[in-house]
Amino acid sequence: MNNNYEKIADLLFPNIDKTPEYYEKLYPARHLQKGAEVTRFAPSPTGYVHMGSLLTAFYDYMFAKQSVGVFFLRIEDTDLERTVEKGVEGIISDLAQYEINADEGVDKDKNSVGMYGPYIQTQRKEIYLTYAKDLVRRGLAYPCFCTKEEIDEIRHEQEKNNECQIGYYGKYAKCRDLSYEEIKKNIEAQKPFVIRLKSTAKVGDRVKFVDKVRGEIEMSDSINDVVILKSGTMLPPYNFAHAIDDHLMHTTTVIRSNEWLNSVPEHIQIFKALGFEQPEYAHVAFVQRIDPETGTKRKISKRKDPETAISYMVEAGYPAKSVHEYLFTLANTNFEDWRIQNPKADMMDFRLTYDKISLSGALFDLDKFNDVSKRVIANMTAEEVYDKLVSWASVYDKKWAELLSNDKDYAIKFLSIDRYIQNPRKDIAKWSDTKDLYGYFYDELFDKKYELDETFEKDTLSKIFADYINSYDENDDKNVWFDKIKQIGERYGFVAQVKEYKKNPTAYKGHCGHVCNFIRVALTGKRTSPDLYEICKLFGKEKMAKRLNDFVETL
RNA sequence: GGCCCCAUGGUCAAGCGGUCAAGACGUCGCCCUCUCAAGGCGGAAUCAGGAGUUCAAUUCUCCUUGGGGCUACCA
Repeated sequence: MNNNYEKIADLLFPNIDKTPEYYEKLYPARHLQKGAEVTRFAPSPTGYVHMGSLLTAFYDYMFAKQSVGVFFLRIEDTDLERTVEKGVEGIISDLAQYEINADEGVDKDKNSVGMYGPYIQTQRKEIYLTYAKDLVRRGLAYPCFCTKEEIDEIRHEQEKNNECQIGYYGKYAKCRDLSYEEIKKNIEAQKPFVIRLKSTAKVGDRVKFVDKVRGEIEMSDSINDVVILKSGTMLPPYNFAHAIDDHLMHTTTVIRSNEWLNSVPEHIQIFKALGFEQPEYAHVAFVQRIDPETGTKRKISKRKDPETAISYMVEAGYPAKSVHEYLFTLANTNFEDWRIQNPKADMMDFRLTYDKISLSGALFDLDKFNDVSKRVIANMTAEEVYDKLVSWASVYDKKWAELLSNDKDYAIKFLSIDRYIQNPRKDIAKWSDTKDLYGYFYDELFDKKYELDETFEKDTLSKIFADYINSYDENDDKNVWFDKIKQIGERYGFVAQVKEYKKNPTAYKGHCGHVCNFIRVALTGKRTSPDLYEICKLFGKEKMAKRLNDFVETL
């Protein structure tokens, strides 16, 4: 019998001459301090990275960083059909944008970096085959020649018979005990085959395991003889690759989304058959969103939700810091409280823990994300804003980048308005907002589309503006400047005190606020703006006069 | 169908047997104010339902319901 397994193994894998021992030696244990976690982000290059996968990557990164462990990136590309062009590049650049940098893995030229590589699964084929051969040799796995149609038939029959489990097992597992001769005949006939692992479980068996975020979980064991090598490519599906790779790469903690929870029993069996120690699992809830069609919550999907793509956020210009800050709020339920206690602290000082990971999936909340981002940007220095804005614009809005770069001092000046005060202005959520918000500082972008209202009268305005320009002195401090405006206003029926006006609105044409707004609209085109005094100062008398005139002309 | 996970306001959530059920985002009102933003103050808004256990359930157990996921030679 034993001898037969040996022969089957050689028949199936004639070219595999290495043994598991070889690889065990090649990838020795890591030397890390006690408690250090080895984590990995293991995406398949099947599309863009979205908020949900970014959160998982963020967990991996943070837990490794905070325990002084290792975080590596592995590309799971064993499904050739779903692999997309530039998939790997996309993943790497998205991660890099948000500064989730792996210690080992794949660099932007798709080279493996690190001692435990290669980190691209299709390049690890020989390793998988070696272990699969060993499993066959030990009688724990076997070739299955059933066709897709036969498998479908089995399922139909099981459904018809109301079997409690669907799958390849028991009397349905026709290829489980094929003799050497039968196998040989099939191989010679060049029948395609898969390799299946013999399940050790019987119907009704239960398994228990501990999940780092969910605690103890019990469920029925997997009785299915799972495929560990696919036909044709002889590449492993996720389950087998996961076991081999995470063992050889010495992963301590597998952090992955909740949809994997059901396959843990299957994974445990694979690890056991291979004689591997089980890593710890942490199954996190996926980020959800409202399906625009059905109005219900569901898992974010690569296919359906392009707007949650990381590349989309990069394009919109959300800074890495904002994304991190928001990711923290999703990652640990106590982060927001911590942030309120420590408003200025570096977010990396927050200690992420498994027990504060929410069990239920959060909805991606754009309102909240924008608020978080506005706060993050409001707390940056003008120089920081300038640098990040320009580097964003130089990719996504070249014209804007050029204007900003032409006169850095000028840009820094207007970005400083309302910034270095007790409660800095919170108006920018993403870099793509800035052109609308601050474009009027440039004649090139000032389109003279004014937000008017019924109080604008040409005669009065031209007088007010003339007086304003005549009396304007750039050396005036804010109080003097404002007093002058009040005086001018009073000359034309605008009371200096807003309260006075509110008490008796019909007695006046308006109040000093209206006068300010005339100037504001003329200068910026907008009814809302940052501190007008600062804007005036920055523009200077000449530029103001020009804009004021231009505006009067349009009335 | 089977199995699994989840369940407090619109959203994120604190709570871990006795609370007037925190807080944040959003929303509404007021104050401040040259506009807006910010800030301050305040309001509306939540324990899915039903059985137990208990002197006492948001909290523990069970059932129902709802949402989500898995049930592939996808990951």
